[in-house]
Amino acid sequence: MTGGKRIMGLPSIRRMPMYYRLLARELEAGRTQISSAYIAEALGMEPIVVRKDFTLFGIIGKPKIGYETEEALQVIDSLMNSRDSNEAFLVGVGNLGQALLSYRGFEHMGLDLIAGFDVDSDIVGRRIQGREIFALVELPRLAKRLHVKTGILCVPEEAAQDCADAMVDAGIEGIWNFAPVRLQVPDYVVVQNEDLAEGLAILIVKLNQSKREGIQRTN
Amino acid sequence: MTGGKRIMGLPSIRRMPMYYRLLARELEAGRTQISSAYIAEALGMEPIVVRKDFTLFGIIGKPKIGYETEEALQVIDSLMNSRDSNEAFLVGVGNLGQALLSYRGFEHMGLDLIAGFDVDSDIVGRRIQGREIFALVELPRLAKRLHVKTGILCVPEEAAQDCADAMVDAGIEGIWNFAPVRLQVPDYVVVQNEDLAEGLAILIVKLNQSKREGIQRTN
DNA sequence: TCTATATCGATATATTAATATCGATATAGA
DNA sequence: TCTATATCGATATTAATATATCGATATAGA
Ligand SMILES: NC(=O)c1ccc[n+]([C@@H]2O[C@H](COP(=O)([O-])OP(=O)(O)OC[C@H]3O[C@@H](n4cnc5c(N)ncnc54)[C@H](O)[C@@H]3O)[C@@H](O)[C@H]2O)c1
Ligand SMILES: NC(=O)c1ccc[n+]([C@@H]2O[C@H](COP(=O)([O-])OP(=O)(O)OC[C@H]3O[C@@H](n4cnc5c(N)ncnc54)[C@H](O)[C@@H]3O)[C@@H](O)[C@H]2O)c1
Repeated sequence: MTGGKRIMGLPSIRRMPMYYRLLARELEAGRTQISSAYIAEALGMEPIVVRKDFTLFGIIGKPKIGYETEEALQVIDSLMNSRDSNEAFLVGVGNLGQALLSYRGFEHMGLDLIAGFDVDSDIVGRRIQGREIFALVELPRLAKRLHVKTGILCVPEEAAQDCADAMVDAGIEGIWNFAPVRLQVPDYVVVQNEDLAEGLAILIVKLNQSKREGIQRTN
Repeated sequence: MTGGKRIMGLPSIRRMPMYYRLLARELEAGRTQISSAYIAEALGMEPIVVRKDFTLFGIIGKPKIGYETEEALQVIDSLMNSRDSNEAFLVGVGNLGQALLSYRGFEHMGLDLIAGFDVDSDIVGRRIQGREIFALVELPRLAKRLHVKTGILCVPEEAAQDCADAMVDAGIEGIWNFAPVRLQVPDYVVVQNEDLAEGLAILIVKLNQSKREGIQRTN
């Protein structure tokens, strides 16, 4: 029983995409080795945090040298892409849903959006970035046929719980939820709530503080 | 010098929008008093966290009763709306920018989007939800005339730093940045980076873990 | 009026995350 | 070959956050 399970905390996991993008860019630019100090400088953080995270991720470096860029990249990649399939559906192709469907930045983060679903007949049948939009009633059939287990939920608040139920019935086991609603789902389903207003609140409160005191804190 | 400055931690600030929405809904539904236990249940959290946050926010409750819903709502509202003006500009009216411009959910969170800016002549001149899209070159003039000090940045990675520079030159002091780039700005400017991939990474890692172990952790 | 109880809020503790310290080591350069 | 040094990574410390404990109190109901 060697090496008791390293457990990554949520803050470390949150930093993975940032590391990934930097490492990819630096490798592209020909930097084959990279130190924690360099990474920290580029990302506006402390070197010790980088080293601790990398240790947790299982990336090992060499004294005097740093980390192998490609190896580090591959380790992080493998942490995000170790499922059978990254294919996912998006439910609710409105303003936000269209933006997410169009976006290519999640492809290397373990999420490959392959289709959209909606109830609006004006939208159903259209394509966005090559991804077809289906009627919501098609969801169970297609989810089962394509073995899709992950979904993004982008419908209005009122429809969110019903849609989540439909997704779970269709076999979805992971939901990235953009509606400001706490979904009720079975225990085996993982829900990640994305509340954009959280970040906004931080900005606003900091602005209020700096207006009042002429001070900002970092991050 | 009574009451040494209560300092709110970032986690408490992040929870403000969630409290706000619940309180508004419950007040609407006629619930004039509300307990920490009720709030916690509705939001899937612990009552003690609610009480601690509310104490920090300056919301005081009564034993046996709980909190006055309206008073609590007003306190949180005042924390988010205490600036001279909530008016803000959005720079980069592409897929994501259009979604944010269309969205009404930030109006009570201290952000009132009044116009968009872009360099694409196909977009400039159009209106989204009544908000006009101007050419980016108009930004300095309009920001100064309307005393707008807050901006959302939604341009591609490559353009982000240049746009941020332009915003700062125009007098913007708070930037909500959706581009996955660490912006260089003067000390007095507050930047809040929004990296959607962070939440995605958490979902993906949890899915990987639950696939492998049949276990999920909460949140 | 008096008593029982739900709930807050102050204080204490535990957990988690960030930061500091420092020895070990792989390389570069003498 | 040997030495100096940059860097990692293990351990220790500190700070931030979450959770527990429990007395105080305002109300409901006897
Ligand atoms: N737009 C934003 O910037 C933004 C920001 C933060 C949060 N959100 C949240 O994201 C969600 C979507 O926002 P939006 O602005 O894209 O709304 P929207 O109204 O533009 O789009 C919603 C889409 O969902 C579809 N829909 C409605 N009921 C459905 C159902 N039962 N099944 C399938 N599809 C259904 C509609 O046809 C529409 O296409 C909302 O919950 C909103 O609160 C949006
Ligand atoms: N779309 C998403 O779902 C999503 C998700 C996460 C992050 N992001 C980030 O948000 C940003 C915008 O993404 P998008 O999908 O909306 O891109 P997009 O290409 O659809 O839109 C970008 C817009 O910015 C405009 N623009 C380009 N250069 C400009 C400049 N110098 N000044 C003003 N406007 C300029 C373009 O004309 C375009 O309208 C990107 O940095 C992206 O990484 C997007």
